[in-house]
Amino acid sequence: MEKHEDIDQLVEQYLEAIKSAGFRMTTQRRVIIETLLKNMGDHPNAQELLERAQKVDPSIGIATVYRTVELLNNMDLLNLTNLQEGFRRYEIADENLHIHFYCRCCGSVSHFSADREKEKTVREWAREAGFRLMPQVLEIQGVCENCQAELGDIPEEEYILRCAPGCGRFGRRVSQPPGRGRRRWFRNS
Amino acid sequence: MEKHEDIDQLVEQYLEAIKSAGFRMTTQRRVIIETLLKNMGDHPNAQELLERAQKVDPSIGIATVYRTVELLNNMDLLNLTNLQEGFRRYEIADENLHIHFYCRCCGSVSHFSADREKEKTVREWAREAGFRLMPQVLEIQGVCENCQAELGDIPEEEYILRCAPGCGRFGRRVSQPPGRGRRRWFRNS
DNA sequence: TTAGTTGCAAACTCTTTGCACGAGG
DNA sequence: CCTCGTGCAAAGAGTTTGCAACTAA
Repeated sequence: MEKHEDIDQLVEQYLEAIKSAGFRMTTQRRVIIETLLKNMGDHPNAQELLERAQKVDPSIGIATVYRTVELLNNMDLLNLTNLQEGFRRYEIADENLHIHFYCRCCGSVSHFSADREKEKTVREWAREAGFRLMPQVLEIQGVCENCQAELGDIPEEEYILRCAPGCGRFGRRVSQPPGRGRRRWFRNS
Repeated sequence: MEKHEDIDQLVEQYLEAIKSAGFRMTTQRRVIIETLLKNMGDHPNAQELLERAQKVDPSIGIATVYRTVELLNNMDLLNLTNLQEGFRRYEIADENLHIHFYCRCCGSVSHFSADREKEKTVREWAREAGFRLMPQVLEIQGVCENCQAELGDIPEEEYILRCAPGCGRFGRRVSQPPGRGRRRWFRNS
């Protein structure tokens, strides 16, 4: 989280970009951008963004959040994230490439900006395919250190793949693993 | 696309996995898995999966498609893809890591299985963060060769970022770029 | 026999949109 | 002023779920 003056200044920069693209600088856009900047790293979704923005300006509606988020995305000033939760998360795009590690067990997201080397590598892969990279977030899924420790020494072929609560809604409701005692999904060997 | 005998054999393997996990081998699951296997590379969504499966067994309902897809995902036999289209696409997981290149301009997806080297690289990144990778699809977004050619020589700072039709529904409906003649979004410099 | 599965339709959740009003330039 | 932008409420789209009937084991 940055200092307030810095954020205020950044907000104005984003608004300036919006203005110079021919759009209007409105109070709502200012508040939403400010909220986005103050919550970098939190990856809020539309609902959270709304609630936080409403603390500054209670009149803001959800439609405006979606419209602002879309505007920013169109101008490529925003990264969208999708963790298969059934909704999107948003983050101001401040660099060209982000890499997130998403734990399928506990749902935690550790994210750090891609260092030059990683970015270069991915760019090279893209080039091989004739692609030109756009600023974005790369989601890499796995099991985090904590969860690995908690799971203990399990053979690769039976590594636990079940999404535990916290991963979002997908993967937790249909068939439960059969049998009374079992509580986890295992990979077939 | 593989030969029929091979697919039939694969279907049985998947069903066997399901059975050995304690679930039942049903006609519907057989048909859906077969459809998934026959459409590898197409990344069908739930609706498309339903339509194609219904050609074999018209009684199949959309709920069963979703439930089967969730079962397979829970067993980590399926990769989910999210291209910000408003729905998910599915693909049988046959390898540990896939890398897709998604063109933000035309919406095309070129995907090739990660070769050993790429997989190793990503795994190393994960290891640095204490992560253990799970089978998955990595979506890398950019602009494909064709679209780049079409766009011509545009400076990096003004590179076109607008999602053209075909990218899905996000990013195409709210504010249009202002002014009568302009049809594209440009990045602020 | 019996617990897991299915199809249907209703319910849900997130996102988008039509419209009349309001506000930036 | 004249558009563009906003809030509201309704509409849409994809996904999930309750339930009675069905079926694999």
